[in-house]
Amino acid sequence: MAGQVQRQTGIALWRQIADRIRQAISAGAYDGTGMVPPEMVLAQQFGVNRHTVRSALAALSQEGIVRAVQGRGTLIERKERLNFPITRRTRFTAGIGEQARAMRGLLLGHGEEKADEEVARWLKLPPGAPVIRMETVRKADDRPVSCATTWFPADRFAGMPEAYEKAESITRAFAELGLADYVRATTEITAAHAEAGDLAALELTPGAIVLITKAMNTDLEGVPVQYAISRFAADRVQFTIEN
Amino acid sequence: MAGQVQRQTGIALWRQIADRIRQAISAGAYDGTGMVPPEMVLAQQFGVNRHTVRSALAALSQEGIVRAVQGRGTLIERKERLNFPITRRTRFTAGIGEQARAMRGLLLGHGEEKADEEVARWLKLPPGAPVIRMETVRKADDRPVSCATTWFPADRFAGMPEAYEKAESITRAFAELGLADYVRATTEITAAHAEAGDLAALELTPGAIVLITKAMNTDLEGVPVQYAISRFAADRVQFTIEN
DNA sequence: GAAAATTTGTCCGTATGTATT
DNA sequence: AAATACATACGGACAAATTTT
Repeated sequence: MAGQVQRQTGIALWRQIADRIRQAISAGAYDGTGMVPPEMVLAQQFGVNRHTVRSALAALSQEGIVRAVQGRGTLIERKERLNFPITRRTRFTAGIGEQARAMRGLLLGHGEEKADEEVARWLKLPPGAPVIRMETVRKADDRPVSCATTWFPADRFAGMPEAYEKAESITRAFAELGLADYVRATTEITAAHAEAGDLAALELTPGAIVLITKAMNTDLEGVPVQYAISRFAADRVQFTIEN
Repeated sequence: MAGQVQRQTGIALWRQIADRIRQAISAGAYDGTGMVPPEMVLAQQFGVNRHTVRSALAALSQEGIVRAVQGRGTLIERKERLNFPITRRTRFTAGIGEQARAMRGLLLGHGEEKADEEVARWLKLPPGAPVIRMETVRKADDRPVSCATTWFPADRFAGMPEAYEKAESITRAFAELGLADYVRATTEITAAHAEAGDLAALELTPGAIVLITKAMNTDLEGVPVQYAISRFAADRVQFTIEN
């Protein structure tokens, strides 16, 4: 883990160091011992005072990534990433397979509204057309993985929020509303820092990264049935695209 | 642009605001006027003092993204975010089309080495097989977009570094070495904070996010010809997957 | 063209956070 | 634990340039 930290960039040194250690952990840099190097060693590596390293480790401890034990050192509590294949048949629940036991989708809120320019464009509706909006969070074994804002054409899927709340899955909710199958048409992927609302929903700490997907699903005739903006906790997932 | 900024996270408010405005610009939020809202309006939106907004705009001005004119407002100079379609025929240089004038790939370094476990698995070679490694940075109109570490089977593409240095493109370098066509087989996408080396190569500041792709290309017979780990400056790009 | 309103630029001072010693 | 230095953030006031009335 070479390279010094930089000062006066708007990012506190303790945060830069926390980010670097978090990354090193997920890259498996300390797999040999299962521990982070001693604070004095880290301080020397990064060229900072030991107090600053302690601030960084305190933040990581708060996130549950490490656990400091007096007299022994700072132990790593490791977690694996879930893999999400993005294909024509992308499903949230399936595809996870043996990576987690239980996948659940929870409805945080919903409402009917008029499609703004962006939603209308993706759903191929006239601007102002009625749409159902849902706010959801999805969990793997009770660990939050992503939260999403998703829209459906209101005339076709009026009962969506109730169906989703019962089924805890878009696929099963669609089935209940008479749509037996659907396909992923387009996915856009970006990344950014998580906003306040998502931090809470995903149980993240400030500064955490989210992978953002904008995705559109259609029925088998190619008619858009869903547009969703999903935010995935970046350190818990990866996407794969098979061509 | 909803969502307040967060205090005492180790990330300065001006930095959070700069990131949000940069993102809003690249999303086309201010396309109507070609200008950022007045400082006082932004200050109210984010719930901070005008001086803090000014710090954020000063950073964006430094990056060349906006230009402030006394009495008029803050003009948008450059919209970032290039779109990279990820398809079976993913190319870095092409696909960009009219988004930038000149796409160049620069060779930072190279060498021959033995494939480690990961590289061998992706290239479907026996571990320890000789491979060519190249470190590259790719620029759109002289602005760095991504940097990559990429491996090729050494027996088949011994002249790769020299060919790439001359052609400034993987596609053209392959062509020169007798491989007329190739296809993208698999892409993995994650996100993380940029590491020190990449910060420098991509002209980013600490705390910046990179989208990381691990990609494997094959020839038309399905034989792996390249494995690459690329880091894209997250606020300059987005990926799209069309199914 | 003149006056008013808007918007960015600069200065002062104070309080708090960050990092070192 | 305490003292020091610097960065960050706020609040107010006014100047300078531009646009609107």
